[in-house]
Amino acid sequence: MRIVFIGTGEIGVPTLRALLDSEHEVIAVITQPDKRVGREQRIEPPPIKKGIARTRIPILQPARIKDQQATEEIRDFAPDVIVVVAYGQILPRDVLEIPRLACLNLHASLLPGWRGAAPIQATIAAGDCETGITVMYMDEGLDTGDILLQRRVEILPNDTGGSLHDRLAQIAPEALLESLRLVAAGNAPRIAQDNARATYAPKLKREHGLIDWSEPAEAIERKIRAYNPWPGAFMKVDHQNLKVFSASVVDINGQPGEVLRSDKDLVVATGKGALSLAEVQLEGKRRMSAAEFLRGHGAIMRAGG
RNA sequence: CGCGGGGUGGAGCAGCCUGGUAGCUCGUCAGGCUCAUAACCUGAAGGUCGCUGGUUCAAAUCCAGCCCCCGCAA
Repeated sequence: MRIVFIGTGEIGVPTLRALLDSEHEVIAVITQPDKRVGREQRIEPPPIKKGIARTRIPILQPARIKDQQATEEIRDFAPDVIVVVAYGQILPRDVLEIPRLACLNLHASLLPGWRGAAPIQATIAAGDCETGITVMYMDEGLDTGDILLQRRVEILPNDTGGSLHDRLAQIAPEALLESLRLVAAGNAPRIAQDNARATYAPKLKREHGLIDWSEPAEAIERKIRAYNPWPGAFMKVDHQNLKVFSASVVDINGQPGEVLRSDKDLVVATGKGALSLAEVQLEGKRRMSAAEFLRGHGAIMRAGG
């Protein structure tokens, strides 16, 4: 089939590669414009663009896909199917109606759970046992379209946002290729979402990573994993940010936020139980174990944050 | 030229402002104590103080340039 791929983020790269290797024809790729990235503010193409760097597939990077020009260019490709993965812009109705067969979206959750921009972090932070990839027929709502199929993955006790992201990215290609088979055969399921069971995972900002020590230790530990590597969980120490990459729950109690131990382990009290921090990173410093950190910074921990 | 922190024995840090014997915690090695130890005591090894140049009688420390690491903001 003739496919227009619309996507930006890393999570869509394996799926795009799988399409390139499949019997389908990727006739165009739409992605976000190159942006200034990182400390050096260098202009970098999005991951999806890098993924097709050695092909001759036409690529469009409209600032706003809602613009009439972008819509008409996509229409000119006359796709059978449009596939959208982590694009980052809302598609207008005019685009949704372009493909002959279907406009499909891959979403990294088991809808109707965790609609929105950060489903992977949300599902770990919530303590879910499983998540997955949902392939749905796009409509104008936010991840509200009818479901075509889902693929499930187990969430492991030590999963981070990063590890789960990678696992979901790996199963996405099969989910999409199977969906395309069903669409091509004309017998693809279409199941409406149960809106009453919908939950939302809003777009995360850096400040959401600030640890609230009044929460239970289990919840904070899950959040630390969920937010690793992005946006990162952190606490304030001596007016500086201390990122926390991993921690484990300890059965000690104290005033939330109080540093209970700072000799060999770094243990902080929470609203229920305590957390022993494992990997941390102070502003301007490298990432290191709590033991290493304490050798040089034990004093400021004892003085209190 | 977006803002800022940092590069000091193997690890993490102090010392820099107010130039002039290399310090702390830990690790390593040797010895001791102990039934024993990741605990404790004693001792030892190990450093071109990121690189280059400048100022000075003298630079980790002051000045200039460069390399590398990192936080914020995007």
